[in-house]
Amino acid sequence: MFPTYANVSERMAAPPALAISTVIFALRPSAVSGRPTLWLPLVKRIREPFEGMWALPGGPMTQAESLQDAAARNLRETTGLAPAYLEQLYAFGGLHRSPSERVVSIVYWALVQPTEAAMAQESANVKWVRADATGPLAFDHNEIVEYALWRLRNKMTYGSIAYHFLGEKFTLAAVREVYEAVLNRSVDPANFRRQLMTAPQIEATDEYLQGGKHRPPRLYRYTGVEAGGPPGFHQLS
Amino acid sequence: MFPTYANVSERMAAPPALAISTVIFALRPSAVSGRPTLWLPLVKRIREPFEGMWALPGGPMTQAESLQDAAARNLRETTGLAPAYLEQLYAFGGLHRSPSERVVSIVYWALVQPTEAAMAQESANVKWVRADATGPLAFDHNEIVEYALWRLRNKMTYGSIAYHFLGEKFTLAAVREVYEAVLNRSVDPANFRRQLMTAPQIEATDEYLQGGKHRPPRLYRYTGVEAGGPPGFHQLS
DNA sequence: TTAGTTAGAGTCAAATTGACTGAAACTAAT
DNA sequence: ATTAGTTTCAGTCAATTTGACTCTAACTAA
Repeated sequence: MFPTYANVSERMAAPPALAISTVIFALRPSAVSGRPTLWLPLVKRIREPFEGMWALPGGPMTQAESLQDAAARNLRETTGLAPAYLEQLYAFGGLHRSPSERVVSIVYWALVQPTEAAMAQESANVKWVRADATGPLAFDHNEIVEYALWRLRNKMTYGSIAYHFLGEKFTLAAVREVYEAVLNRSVDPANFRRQLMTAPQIEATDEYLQGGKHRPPRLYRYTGVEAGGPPGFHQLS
Repeated sequence: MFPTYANVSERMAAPPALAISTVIFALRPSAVSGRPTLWLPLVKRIREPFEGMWALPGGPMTQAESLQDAAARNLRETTGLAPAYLEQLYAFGGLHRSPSERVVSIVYWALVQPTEAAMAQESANVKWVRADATGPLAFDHNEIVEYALWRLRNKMTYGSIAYHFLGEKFTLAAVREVYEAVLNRSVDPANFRRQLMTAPQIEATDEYLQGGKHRPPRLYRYTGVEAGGPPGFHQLS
C-alpha cells in the first residue's frame, strides 16, 4: 500500500527525481507608468537541458529538510531572498517535463516586500521580468508561471495576501495599488477604502507618511492571521 | 540548478520515496438522521509500518504515468472507484511522516457520485467512515483528511464543485443537501433556490423526479465548466 | 496666493441577502 | 373522498452591501 521498500528489488527501477522550484512575486514600479506592477526573478540555466535559457529558481531535493524548508533554503541560495510569504503552489509531474529524466517538481510561490526585492540584484545569471511577459522559459515553467498568476489573483480577490507585498505599515493607497497591479484593473479609491475600513484586521496607526507631494496619508497595520491552510504551514518572518 | 544528474555520484545518497494517496469524499445517508453526510473510504494496512491500522488509499509512484494518472489508477486498483472529480490536494513532505524512510506523498482528493460510491464495497480491508470521525489513522493521514475537509468547504462556498457529488440530473434540494452536509449547517431552501436560479450554469430540464412522497421536484442539469486550475488538469468522466 | 493633487468622509440609487409568507402539488392516513 | 402533512416554488420586505459619485480638508509646487 505505502512504499516501505523492505528490499531494493521491490523499488521501481528508476524513481522520479524530486525537485523544488519557486515563483517569486514582487511589486516593482513600471518603467513606463511608474505605477507598481508584478515582477518575478529568473535565473539562467548553466547546464543542459535548456542551458542558457531562463528558468524559475530551483534545485533538487535534499534529504534532511521539509519541503517548505527546502524551498526557503534554495531561494536564499539562488536569489538571496527570504520572502515574507511562502506557500506550496502545486506538484508538477507530467511525464515529459524534462527531456532527459523524469522529474517531479514541487513548486512554491512567494511574495516579497519591496525592500527585500531590492536585495535580489540583477546579474548575468539573475534578471527580473514582468510577470505577464516572461518570454520563453525552460521546461514547463511558462505554464507554471501562468498557474501561479491565476492562483495569486484568485487568492487576492478572496483572502488577505495583499499585505504580504507590503511592509509592516502601509497606506491604504498602497494596498489599493497592490490590488490594481495584481488584478490588472483600476479600483475606486473611496469604495476600496470603505471596504478595508470595515475589515477588523486593519488597524490605524497614529503615524502619517511624510515626504509625499500631497496630503500625507495615514499609515495602517495588518493584524490578521492566515486561517486554515495545510498542516505544517506557518508564516515566516 | 535543476536536477539533471550527469552522473550518479552527483545524486544525493537516498532520494525521498514518492507516493500517491487520495482522500475520497462521497455523500451517504446518515445512519441516524437519514440526511446525507460526508463519508470517505479507508483501507487497512497489510504491512509495517502501521500494519493493521486504517489509512488513505495510496501507493508508490511508478515510472510511466503522470501524477493525475497515477492517482486515478491507484484509486481504481485499491477501491474500484473511478471518481468524477479528481484534483491534487497537496504534497506532504515532512521529515518524519513515515517512521522508517523519508516519503513525500502527493495527495489527491476526489468526489464520487452516490451510484459510484456504492461500488466500493466494504470488506475486511475497506471501510467507509464519516469524514468528521475517522478515528486514528496511519502516518499523518488524520492531518491530511483535516486539510482536505478544509479545502472542500472552502471550494464549496466559492466554486461549483457541489455538482460533482451528484449525477447528471438532480433536484435543487439535492444540491442544497450537498451544501448542508459539507458546510454542516442548514440553508434556507427558498433563498438557496433563488441563488441557484440566477446562476447561468444551472439548466432546467422538463423532467420531474417521480416516486417521492410529496410534490415531484423538477430536475436540473449543470452546464458549466471548471475555469482555471493547474495545467494538465482535465475533468475525467 | 493660487492651482493641482491626494486623503478621506459622505450621499444615493441599485443590487444582493436573510427572514419570512403563501399557494400549488403531491402522498398517506383517515 | 376528505383531510392532514410535507415539499416545491414564487413572491414580499426590510436590512445590508455595492458602485458611482460628490465634496471638503490637507498638503505641495508654481
